[in-house]
Amino acid sequence: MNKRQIQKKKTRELILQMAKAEFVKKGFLNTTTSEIAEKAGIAHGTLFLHFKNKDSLIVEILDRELEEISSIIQNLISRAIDLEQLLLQYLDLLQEEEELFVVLARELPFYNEELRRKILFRDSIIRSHFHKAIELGIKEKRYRDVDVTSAVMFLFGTINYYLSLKPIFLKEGSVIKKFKPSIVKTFKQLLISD
Amino acid sequence: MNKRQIQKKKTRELILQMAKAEFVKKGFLNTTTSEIAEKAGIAHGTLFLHFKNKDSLIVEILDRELEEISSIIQNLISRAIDLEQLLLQYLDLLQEEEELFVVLARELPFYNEELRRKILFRDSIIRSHFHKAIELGIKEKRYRDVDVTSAVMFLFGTINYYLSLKPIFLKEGSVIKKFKPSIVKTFKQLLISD
DNA sequence: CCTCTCGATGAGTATTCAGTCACCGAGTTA
DNA sequence: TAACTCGGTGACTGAATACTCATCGAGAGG
Repeated sequence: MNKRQIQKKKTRELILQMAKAEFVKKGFLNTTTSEIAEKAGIAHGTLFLHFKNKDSLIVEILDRELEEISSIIQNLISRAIDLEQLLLQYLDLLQEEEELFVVLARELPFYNEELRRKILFRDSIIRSHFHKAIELGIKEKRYRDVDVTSAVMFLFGTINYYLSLKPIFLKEGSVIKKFKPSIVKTFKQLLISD
Repeated sequence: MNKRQIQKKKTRELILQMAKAEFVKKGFLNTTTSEIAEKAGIAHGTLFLHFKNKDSLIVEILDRELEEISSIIQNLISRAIDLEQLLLQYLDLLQEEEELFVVLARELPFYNEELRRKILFRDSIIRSHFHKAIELGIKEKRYRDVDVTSAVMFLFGTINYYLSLKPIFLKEGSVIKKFKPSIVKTFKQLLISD
């Protein structure tokens, strides 16, 4: 790679980096391309040399993030840990990238078809792992005979709710951290007889 | 009231009516003041003679709707029905005005402070009734010893999730109607030992 | 060293909207 | 019926914001 190519790649990475920072802070919908350019220290027009439009920039950022998160989840799964451990570690993961997930929880319904499908596809994979883990538990009589799909929806719906309304639940800090124990406890109560 | 006053009131009501129809169909954020004016068959500027700005129009519409819904809920509560009946009737209510609740579930995080507080205040009253009903059940040993706040969050979070992502769950019809049985069943399972 | 390439620039364009205001004319008042 | 009131009009303004393009100049290539 010659000087030009190096600089080009550098600029592109800088845009991605600054864009992610802004998106996480203010949401995708409320971040302007001018702001991103400003933060990256480049001209507004330059951004469009690297990305066809704002949407494709968002798609690329989310693709990277989701890919990374998915692989971490895959990792958790493959270690065949039990449901409680899986849930705890999943919540840890959400907590680490909480700002991003807050934005996703809020804005998902407003994204275009392509983006929504991508996000929900990753989501459905994660859900399916929980689904299987619960099914197994029922089969082995460790869990009560619940409606598995419905139970999974309760879990993901609740998490989504906490994320999307985060500012109501606390001024600062992590909602996931705060409610992790009660989420886990209540979900276990749904699955396990006392 | 003379002719002028009657006409004025008529226009105002027409705006409110058309605005609500558009808001319910396309959401508050995606409805323009021009569209509302057009649907109401008035000039764009006329809208601003009746409402200071778009926000105050939204606030008035939602105030009316929420007031009505609250009074219906109060009515349900006062009849001292059991939790299952309360939940079923609450879901019926959501189902009747489902389009509105879908919009609220999606857009709530984006409303201004005033509007969000109003909506969440009404919401918290409803939640508190469920809260009390569950507490009573626990005290009377009819229900398991669950974390009441957490249980209520599971319920409302799940409902909110179904509403906000409605198009994913079905092409047409009512999400609430479709998932009512599984929501009720799973929530009962959380509360009642088998 | 000369020419060409191409990444970067930023002023400019197009569009979308909320909100304004000078003016109009039907209805009210005296 | 003349003067006045006031609800309604719609072209206009201003702000926000995604995206374009003529131009520049550092670096590549011969």
